[in-house]
Amino acid sequence: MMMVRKSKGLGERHQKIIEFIDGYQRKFKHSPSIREIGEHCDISSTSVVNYYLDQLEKSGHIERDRKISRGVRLTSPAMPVGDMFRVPMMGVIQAGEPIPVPSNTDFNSFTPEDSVEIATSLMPTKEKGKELFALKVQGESMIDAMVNDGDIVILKPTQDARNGDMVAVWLSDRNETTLKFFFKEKDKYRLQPANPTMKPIYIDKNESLEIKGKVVMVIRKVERYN
Amino acid sequence: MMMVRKSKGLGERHQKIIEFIDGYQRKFKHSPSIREIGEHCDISSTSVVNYYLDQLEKSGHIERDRKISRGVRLTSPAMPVGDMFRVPMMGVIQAGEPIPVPSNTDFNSFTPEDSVEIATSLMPTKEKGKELFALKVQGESMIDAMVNDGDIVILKPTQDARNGDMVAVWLSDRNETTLKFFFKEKDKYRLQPANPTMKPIYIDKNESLEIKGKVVMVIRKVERYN
DNA sequence: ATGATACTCGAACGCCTGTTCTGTGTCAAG
DNA sequence: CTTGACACAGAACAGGCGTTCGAGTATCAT
Repeated sequence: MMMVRKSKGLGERHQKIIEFIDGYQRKFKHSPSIREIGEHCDISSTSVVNYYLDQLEKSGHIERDRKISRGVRLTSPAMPVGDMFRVPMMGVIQAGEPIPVPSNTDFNSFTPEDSVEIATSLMPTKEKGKELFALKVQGESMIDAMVNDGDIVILKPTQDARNGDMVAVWLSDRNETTLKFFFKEKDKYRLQPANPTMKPIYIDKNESLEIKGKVVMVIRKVERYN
Repeated sequence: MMMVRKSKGLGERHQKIIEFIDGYQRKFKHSPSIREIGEHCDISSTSVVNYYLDQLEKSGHIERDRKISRGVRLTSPAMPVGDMFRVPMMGVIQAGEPIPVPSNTDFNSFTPEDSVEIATSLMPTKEKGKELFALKVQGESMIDAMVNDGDIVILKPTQDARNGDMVAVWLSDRNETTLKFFFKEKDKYRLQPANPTMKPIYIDKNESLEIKGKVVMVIRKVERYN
C-alpha cells in the first residue's frame, strides 16, 4: 500500500545532514561530531542524529568508523578534495576518422571509467578545465606531432587557433585527422610537425580545414611492449 | 640510555610520527589520536607526543585543530586524499649531463613546488608510485623518443631493463643521456628510438651503458609559443 | 659545578563523543 | 480501539581524548 511516510529516498533531514557534512569537511579539514551535526541541522538529540546516520550508512551515502570520534565521512564527496579535476574522455582520435567533440549539454554524464583526472598543479595556464575534453590516440599517424599510439591528449575546444598553437585539425579533402602546430601564412596554412626533422605540410586557404581543438596537454603511459 | 640531540631539522621521532600519520590516514580515512601515535611510535606518554606534535606544527609539517579529536593532519600528505600521489621532481634530464637519481633517505624533503601530482587512475600497472621520481626534459635531444623540451618524464629507478622497456640511459663513452627503447641482442645492445622513422643505435656490450631508470609516463604541457 | 636546554615520563583533570536505554507522540493498518 | 512501525527527545553511561602539571634525566656551554 501507499505509505505517505518518507519510506523512500532521502528525506529533508537526510539531505540537510549530507550537505552539512560536506560543507563542514570542506571548511575544516575533518568530520563533524554527532552533536555538531545535531546543532546545525536543528536536531536536539544525539540519538536522533545517530538514527539518521545509521540510515544514511545503510543507504550507502556515508561511511562510519564506529567508536571513533568524528568518524563520519561522505562516500563520494562532490569535489574529490584533492586539488584535481575530471576531464571527460570523448573517444579516440585517429587518421581517417573525424574526432568526436563534446556536446554542450553533457556535463555530468560521464563516469570515472571514461574520464581522466588531472592534478590542477599540472595544468598549463589557467584553463581550469571546465571545457576540456580528452581523446585517446589510436594508430601512429600522429607521430609527427610527437604523439604516439595510446597517448592521451587533452584538448580545449576552439575554432580559431593562433600561430604556434598545437591543434587537432580535420582535413576533409584528405580525409584525415592530424595534430600539428598551426601557422597562418600569406595565402595558405602551414601545419608544422612537432618533430623538426619532418617537413611541414601546406594547406591552401580554400581547401577546407577544420580546427577541432587546441592541445593543452599530452599524457603517455608507458607500460606496453612486454 | 642514549638521547640523541637534534636541534635542527627533523629528528628520528619526528619522521616516525609523520610517517605514521601518513600511513594511518591512508589506511583508515581519518587521523590518529595522540595515544595511537604514541603506541605506534614507541612513545609511552601522551605529553611527549604532544611535545613533538607542537614542534611539527611550528615547523609547518602538520596542522592541528586544537581541542578536536583526531585533529592532526599533514600539511602536504604524500597522497593528497584524492586518489593521487606525489612524485618528487629530481631535476632535469638533458644530453651531456648525467641525470640525478633520488637518494634513498629523502622521503619528505621535497615540497609541493618541486614535485608532481599524478592521479592514480592515470598510473600504468600497479607501480603505486612509492619509488618513482620525475625529471624535466631540457633540450630537444630526446626527440627521437617522442619526448620534447619541457616534457616531464616519470621514471622508476632500476638497473636492469627488459627488452622493450623505455629506459633512461647514460652513455659515458658518448657523454650523453638519452631515452630509448632497450633491446639486448647477441653481443650488443640496441637502443631503438620511439620514432620508427629514425634508426636505432647500437652499443657494444663492453661499452659502458648505465641504465638509470625505466620510463613509466610522459607528460607534456602545451602552453608555449604565444 | 651550574644553570640552561632538550627530552621523557606518568598521572590526573575534564571535556568530548559515540552509544544505549527509556519514553512520547503520530499515523496507518487490522 | 489496538497494534506496531516510525520519528523524535532526553538523559545517562563509559570510554576516548586533548591538555596540563610536576618531576626526572641527559647533554652542553659557561
